[in-house]
Amino acid sequence: MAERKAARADALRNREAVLAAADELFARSESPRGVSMDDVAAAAGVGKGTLFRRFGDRTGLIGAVFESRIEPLRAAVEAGPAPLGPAAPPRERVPAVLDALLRFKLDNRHLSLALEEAGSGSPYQAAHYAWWHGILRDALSRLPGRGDDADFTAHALLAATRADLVEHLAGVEGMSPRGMRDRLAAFVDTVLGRV
Amino acid sequence: MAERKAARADALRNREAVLAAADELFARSESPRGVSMDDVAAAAGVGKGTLFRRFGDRTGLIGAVFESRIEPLRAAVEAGPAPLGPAAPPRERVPAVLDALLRFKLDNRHLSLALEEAGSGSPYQAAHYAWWHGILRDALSRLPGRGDDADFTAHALLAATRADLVEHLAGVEGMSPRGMRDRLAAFVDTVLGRV
DNA sequence: GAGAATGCGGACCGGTGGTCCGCTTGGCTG
DNA sequence: CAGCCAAGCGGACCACCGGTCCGCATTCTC
Repeated sequence: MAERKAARADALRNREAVLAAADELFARSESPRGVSMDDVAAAAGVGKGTLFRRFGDRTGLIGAVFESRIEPLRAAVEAGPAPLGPAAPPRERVPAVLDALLRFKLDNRHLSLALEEAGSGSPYQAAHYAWWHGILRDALSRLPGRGDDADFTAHALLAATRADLVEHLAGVEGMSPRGMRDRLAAFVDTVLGRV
Repeated sequence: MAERKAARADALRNREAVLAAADELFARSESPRGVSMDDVAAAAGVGKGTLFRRFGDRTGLIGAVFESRIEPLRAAVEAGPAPLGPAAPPRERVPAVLDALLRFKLDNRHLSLALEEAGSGSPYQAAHYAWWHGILRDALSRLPGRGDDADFTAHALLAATRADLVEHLAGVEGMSPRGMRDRLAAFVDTVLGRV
């Protein structure tokens, strides 16, 4: 859609300042809950009203920050080359997509955590989730012999990459990123059937 | 451990009243977040101070309610007969335990949801989780050819039964309890290797 | 029945997400 | 450059939450 009006310059500046400040605050903080909207507003040098008018509510802000981070990966999956893109054969694409998603969550642990507990506390309400699930479901349904289960299998595979699980494995259990990626890959192989 | 003193009669009565009130409030409410500690205190006909002295904090209260509900299942898994109990062969016990756990969450959707988002928002901090994970890990490690992956596999299987996923499938996707149990069983079979 | 200890309850507190409205600022117009 | 108007701003303000605290009522003991 075309924009209705030319946006004011300061509005744009503020938007960027808020995104940058929120990104950094979430990255630094131990828990997403330790970052309040007041904190973000203060760090961005902006009033609270501005923040809420721009992003609606806390969930909207987190969603916007997350979106700005994950956009490249999303584009690669949506229209990039194999193995992530749509041209890749499903048996290769599914593990590739899951590994890429896990890598992203490892690189953006706190932000991913924040996103998944935003919005009534359920990741399943984020538009984001439905998109990834759709990608996986479609790929899985193209695999031989698993028509009906594609939907649930996609959910189950995504559940194995949830941000709080990643956080738990990396934190409490001290698992390395490499180790986690290997475990996930092995698990996915088991589910898809080793070849 | 033996109790240090005889508990006062009114204290016991209040404890029961609070557990019953909380159980009902969580069951009724749409989201666990809609139930405040004031609500519970009011519904139980008890002061807020009582509530916090008894249970420490919100997480403690939810944990106590949950524990009182799940205790029978826990006992069955810990010391009951096959297929849930420890005597069952792992290949049968793992699916049986997961199905029982899923059934419990289906029967106690809101309470399970409340528990899993209590305590910093991560289910992995609940003592409860570590226990189930231990059961599954041990059973899996007794299966041939999957030594190292037992830990991660246990996490991944449990992730497929998470309360918010159950809630999403039952609510938004309109999946029936029977359907969900069948899907989970099929998924578990795939992971363990069909026989 | 008296005394001590145990438990009770609700006023109170700091902090949160979210709203509101008087004022500032930026951009168009002549 | 001056003037105008609306888009945008900011922070005081609000309702509510989890959690604390302490004067007071209840229960148990002898």
